[in-house]
Amino acid sequence: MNDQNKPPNKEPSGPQDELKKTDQEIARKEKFQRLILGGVDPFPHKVEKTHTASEIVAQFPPLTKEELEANKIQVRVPGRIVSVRQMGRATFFHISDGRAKLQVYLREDVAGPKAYELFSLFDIGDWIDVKGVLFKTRTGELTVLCDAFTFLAKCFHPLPEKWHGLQDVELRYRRRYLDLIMNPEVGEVFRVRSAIVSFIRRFFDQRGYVEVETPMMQAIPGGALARPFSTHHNALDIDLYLRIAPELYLKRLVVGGMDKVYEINRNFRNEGIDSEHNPEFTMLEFYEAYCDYNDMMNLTEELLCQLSRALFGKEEFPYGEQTISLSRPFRRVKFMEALSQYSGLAPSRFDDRKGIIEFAAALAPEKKPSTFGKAIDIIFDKHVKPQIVQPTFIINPPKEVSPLAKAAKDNPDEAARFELMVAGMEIANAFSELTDPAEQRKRFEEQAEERKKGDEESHPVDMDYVQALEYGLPPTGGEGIGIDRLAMLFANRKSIREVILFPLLRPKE
RNA sequence: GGCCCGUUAGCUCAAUCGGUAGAGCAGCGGACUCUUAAUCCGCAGGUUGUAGGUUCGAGUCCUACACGGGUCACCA
Repeated sequence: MNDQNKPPNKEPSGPQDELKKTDQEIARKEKFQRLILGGVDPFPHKVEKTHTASEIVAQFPPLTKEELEANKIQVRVPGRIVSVRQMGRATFFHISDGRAKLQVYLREDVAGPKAYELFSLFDIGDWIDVKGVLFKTRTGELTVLCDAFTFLAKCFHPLPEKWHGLQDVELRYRRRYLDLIMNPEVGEVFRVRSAIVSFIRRFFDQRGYVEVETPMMQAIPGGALARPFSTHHNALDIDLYLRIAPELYLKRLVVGGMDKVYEINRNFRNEGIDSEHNPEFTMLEFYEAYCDYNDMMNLTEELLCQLSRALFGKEEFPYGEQTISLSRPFRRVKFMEALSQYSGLAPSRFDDRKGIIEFAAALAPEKKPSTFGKAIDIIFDKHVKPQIVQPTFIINPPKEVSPLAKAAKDNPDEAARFELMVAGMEIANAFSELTDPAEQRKRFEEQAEERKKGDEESHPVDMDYVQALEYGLPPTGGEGIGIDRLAMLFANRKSIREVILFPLLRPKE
């Protein structure tokens, strides 16, 4: 920020909204002012630390009491004060760096009466930089015997209760920083998420894939069937859409000869919000030339199996009440077989298209299924999806709901496509990419017909993409994997909001 | 968007049939130099989400609204 953009000078040193302050907030502000009067720098620039709390907790506990006494290990460690136990002229407190807690022992006769008095101006929640020697208490807890400390930052609000933490889910999402301070397992979830993403990058990088970034703002929002967010570019005076998928751009790159590409980035879909859907979500998409969807299945198994090993050291892990096993090979079952198996409808009944539409209409009358494709989607969602716990490739769904996929080799009505279901969630979706420009154009036109009939989620016509195909897309396998759902799976969370740091909420007040 | 549930002190939760809104933690004052949910004594802290209504009297019953959660619809 340059100086001209700065807001007019306000008092920088305190919480906003003076009127609403509680007695505790007033007390904290007063202590802060007394610290400043005592010559303390209220906003220091830098900490010359020797360790973080996590590093100390990871490194030194194996040393015995005697070894610690002999070695006199000097440390200087910053952290947030998370608990205080004061006993006259001595005080124990814990500091935290967000991951690990470290105990500090402050004695008046060690730190000096002046410093000891100064510490009474610190509150739970304040940041402090502690200097001292490591030792072990009578109960064996590794502790810093503090001889000096520095003020780092004031916490002007009282923290939530130490024993129960912060429970209110709304507050947890709106003030995720409080959630992270109070609930250490939350930080762990996002470390798992980060580990997943970096593992995926390594996995594809090692296989010669190139990570690319394609437009988030698109004139034609293609690559999936969903309603987009729209926006406007002023200088060009054009309407644009936030992308619902990167697919068509990634395949343009394969046309250009980038034969292995992947992208991990945000997609935006203007749809409902629930425990599996956030309007912005993160998608991995990857495309490999000369491959078909069978190769993608093998690659997916390898990725997930290795990912499980990297995270847990094994191929099994808990999800809710279940134990998920990612051992290869995953079950593969044809869409129509899964449909009749789980719905209890005999395979022959699916020859009666009208009858199936009526069956689906009875299952979900609000949806008013008009086509066979929509009808079997309903039956799939109601009967099949919730029952699949262990990883299962649902292969060769009907072609009509797959406008960007090749037809299956042995059946022109089926798509060369699979969806990977785990724990009732759709984790991945892949197909042998449609490479025939004339066929692609025809499929777009069919979708355009659907749109005219009022289907807002039909695929828009993208003639520029057809033109790209006319330059020749080699046989290509492509896949999308929902990163948020993967994170839910591996972090054992039932809501997508638990794996998105700042899920979309309605603004308050 | 429909339906169900929730919203009480900074936080976590109580409050019986509609009858003076309580506790623990956190805070403030005091005691205490190995505590760890420290302990002990005392004190303070509330427009019960918002706006109406019923009633002698509403945290409690009714209506509307706000926000959140669940579920259904839509979707990945």
